[in-house]
Amino acid sequence: MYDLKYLRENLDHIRTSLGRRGNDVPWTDIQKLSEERRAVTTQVEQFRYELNKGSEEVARLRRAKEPAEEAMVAMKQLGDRIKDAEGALRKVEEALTNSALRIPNLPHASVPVGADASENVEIRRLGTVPAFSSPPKPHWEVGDNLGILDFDRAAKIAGARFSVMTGAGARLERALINYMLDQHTTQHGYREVIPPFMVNRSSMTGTGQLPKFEEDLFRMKDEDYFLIPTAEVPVTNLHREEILSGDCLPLRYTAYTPCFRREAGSYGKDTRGLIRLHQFNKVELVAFTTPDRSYEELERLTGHAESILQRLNLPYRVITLCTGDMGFSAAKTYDIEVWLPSQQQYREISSCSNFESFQARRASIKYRPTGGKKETKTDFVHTLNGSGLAVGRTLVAILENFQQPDGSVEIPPVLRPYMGGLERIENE
RNA sequence: GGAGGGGUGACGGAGCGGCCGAACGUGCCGGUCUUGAAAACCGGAGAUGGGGUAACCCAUCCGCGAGUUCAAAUCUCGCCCCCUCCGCCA
Repeated sequence: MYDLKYLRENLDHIRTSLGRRGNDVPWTDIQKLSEERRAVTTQVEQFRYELNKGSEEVARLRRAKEPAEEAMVAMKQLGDRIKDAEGALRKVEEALTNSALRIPNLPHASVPVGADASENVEIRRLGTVPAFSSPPKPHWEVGDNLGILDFDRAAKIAGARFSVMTGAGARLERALINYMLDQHTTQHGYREVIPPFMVNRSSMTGTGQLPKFEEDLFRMKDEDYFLIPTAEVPVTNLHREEILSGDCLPLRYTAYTPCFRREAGSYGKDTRGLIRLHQFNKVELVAFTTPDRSYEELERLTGHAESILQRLNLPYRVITLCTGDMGFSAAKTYDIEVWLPSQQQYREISSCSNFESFQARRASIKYRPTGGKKETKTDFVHTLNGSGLAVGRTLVAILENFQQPDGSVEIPPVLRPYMGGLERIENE
């Protein structure tokens, strides 16, 4: 979200730049409320000024043992007017903030303009798509045949869009988590975090899930807690309402967490298998940088996510999301898509975004530049994050790409140390 | 869950209802001194919002929110968080 002042002064510019992205923003209300806020603020401050002066006068009179009743009565009346004006100001600010929080981020100039996913732009394609002599099976069949995935029992104990992994399947999931975390912490310079898997309303607002997307979240019944839809939320909010020292930037964190999503609008999509679940595991990468280095950081971070796929020998491509397909909070997003042989298409396995100062403004995450003498003024950091990677979907890609004619699945060499040396998963 | 204690600036820690954005110490920045550094001494420094081309002016901020009062860091109430003890518990 924008500073209310910046918003007032640049409303037309913001509106024009957002184009279609700003369609459901109540622009007229915002304009009216912005002006109103300024007027009422000035009024309140004028009153307070008079009150302060009057109170000082009362103090002076009393010290001088002079009668102060008249001044006190006048100040009493002024106090009532202030109360009214402040009440009006609070209402205006509340309404304005609520609307302003629903304005999406401005896309970066390098983002291709487009209406929907069909206008995303592929920028590179790596790895070799495997050839199969007979049609490759979908991962749920591969997993079922091996006895490592059990969707029937998942449905029994929880419901649709849940999974149960057992035996070598569970171990493979765990191996992936550990492998990813180890890579990011020892090779890419991230600090590992285990955050809460539930967060409060302020955190959800800080990263942009609220107020607009409450229906996508699982919420506790008796407490105002939400299950995290991604580790981005707790990890970015680590530094909410903080002023970071410029020389500690960039800060890079990685976190494994389960993720919980309602998937409210996706009935009928990806109903089988592990692709779209209410609960899935993900290893996340989060970075805080200075504004001048955030796009450099986006490339870096995307590269870190890609490196996992490269080491697993999984074929993938990277696309730039066009303006119409980007999320609410992002300024620029790269999606990494892995090849799924059973679907004969690339599917998202990671989404890496630069949010610029969008989240930092909402969550008030600033830094104080260091180096120059006078550069003590604070500025908002830029925040970034990306999946590194979605664990369940990585497991899907392994089951599908490395399935063998005999029904077994070959384990990528880098994971074998994490699997007790196991080279392939066979029916037990 | 029960009983008690506490939340003040980067940190530690004061603060009779008025002259308190807040003593003092540490840390930080600049300067003097020094070949350099340390020490010592001098000086400076917060955030948010409103106005102004600017210098600058104004308002707000002592966990959060209400209230009492001409006036609240200071009094009252509610909430949140932290600590100690008891209970329960992985």
